[in-house]
Amino acid sequence: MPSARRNSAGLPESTAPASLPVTRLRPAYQQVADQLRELILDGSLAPGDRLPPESEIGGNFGVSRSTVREALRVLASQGLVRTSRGTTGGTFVSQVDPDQISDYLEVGIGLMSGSAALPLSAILEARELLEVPATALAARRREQHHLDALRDAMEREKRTRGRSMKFREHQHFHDVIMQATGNGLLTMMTEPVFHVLSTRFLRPAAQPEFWTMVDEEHEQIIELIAAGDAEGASEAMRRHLNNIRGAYSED
Amino acid sequence: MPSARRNSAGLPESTAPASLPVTRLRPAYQQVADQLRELILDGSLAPGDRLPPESEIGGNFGVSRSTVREALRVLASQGLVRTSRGTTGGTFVSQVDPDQISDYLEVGIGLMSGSAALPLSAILEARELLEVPATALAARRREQHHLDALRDAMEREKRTRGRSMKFREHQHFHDVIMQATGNGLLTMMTEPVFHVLSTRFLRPAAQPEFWTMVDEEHEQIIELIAAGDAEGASEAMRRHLNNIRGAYSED
DNA sequence: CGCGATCTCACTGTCTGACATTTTGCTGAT
DNA sequence: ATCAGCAAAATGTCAGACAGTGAGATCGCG
Repeated sequence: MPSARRNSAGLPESTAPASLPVTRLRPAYQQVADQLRELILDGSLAPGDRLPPESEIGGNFGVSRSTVREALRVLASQGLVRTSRGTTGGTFVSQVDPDQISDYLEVGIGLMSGSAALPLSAILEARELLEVPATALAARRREQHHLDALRDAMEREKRTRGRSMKFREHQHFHDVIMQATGNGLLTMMTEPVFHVLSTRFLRPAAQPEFWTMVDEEHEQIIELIAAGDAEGASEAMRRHLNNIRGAYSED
Repeated sequence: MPSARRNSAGLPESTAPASLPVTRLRPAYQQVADQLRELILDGSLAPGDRLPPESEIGGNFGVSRSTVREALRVLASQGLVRTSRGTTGGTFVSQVDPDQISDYLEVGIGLMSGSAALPLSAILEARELLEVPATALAARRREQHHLDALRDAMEREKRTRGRSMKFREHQHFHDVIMQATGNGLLTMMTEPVFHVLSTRFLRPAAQPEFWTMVDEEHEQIIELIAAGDAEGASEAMRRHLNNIRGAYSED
């Protein structure tokens, strides 16, 4: 018996009441990942901490290095650890990266979008619900560099008029407003929503005058934010979102 | 010929202008994961599709099975594929699971919470911003089973009065309201926010009369939702959130 | 003595080949 | 016909090897 493996560890075989998931045992790499994740979540391992070498982790858990590596890939792709090579390298507990969470959300929303579980209307609704009050916050809290960034975005937006890259600038405009709220959580959740909208649902064949209108409304919103007019800015944003609603379609 | 590996493929060594990320090359498992993800995201692989066996994938990319497996772990932990064993087993493209995205968000928010990047105030702000208008939606769209679930949650909430499990019921109450909005995206984003609030920031030593007040406000909100009074319900929710603000603290 | 070139070492990254385990479908005996 | 048991195909796991990287230690030359 190549004994003392995960099987024998902590499994009251005779008294086990057979848990619901019929799969008797989760794969070893899952269990290792779970335990390491637990250590990170409860603070036993703090960001920046270095984990033991893969071979040593394997020794501790009684599994091979390949298994440990698969577990580490799981944690790494969840943004919990990061690995590097060289003498000073190894596996380190990493700080959570808001952008990574945003990206993950964007992929998830993108894949669900269009299906019955997440129709376009729900996405548009969520966007308005988030972005209108966020604009009010932005008007109250914007710093000078946000205004600069907004006006800069505006400039580039006008220059790319009619070009197909337009949606990039449009996206950037809305991103900066979210950042101006100073609330990282709002930014993290909202950005993916309209990234999905503009990359998957934006109808390309809009008439030129449509984008002219968009530009004008954007300028108006910027001025209201610059003036610190929270009510006016959020109302203008509400109107703007209503006006461009028709530019998005399921196909 | 174990040659013709990723190194020789597509790397104009002499003319290479050294791309910005100083790391010359991403690890092979990353590249494999990226390419497979691309196939899933652009629809070449639809949910339910079965990928070739690991060894075959390895053959296609010119990497070993271990490398493929590490790539698959990455994709699996992002919810893009799922594997099963046995002769009918294999790797399958899976549908995105909103709950999985919620869990991921919760972990991420939980880890960032408290730090300067995400102070408690930002979380409370985001919560109010989301939940107040969501309550209005819930009042307009709630189905009978939502009302049943709310009243049921209410019952259990009263029964657990004073017990430490209280926060579970409290959580459930807010979850059901989100579900009653009928907007899966809102639910997906909002639930993690107050799960983090109640598991990490809820001050345990609140006086009994505090929870009595909470119960009364919950009942009031339920009745307004049942009556379809969107304005009243969202206003009541706003007051409620303001009242319980003090129950959350950084420590 | 100063300082760049090189060596060393401790890691992660990758490959190979083997065996274990889990399902399912098939086959053959009753 | 029914059911036990075997074969097959896939993932899960292991062990050992070697390649590649990066930073500090060491050496060599001016």
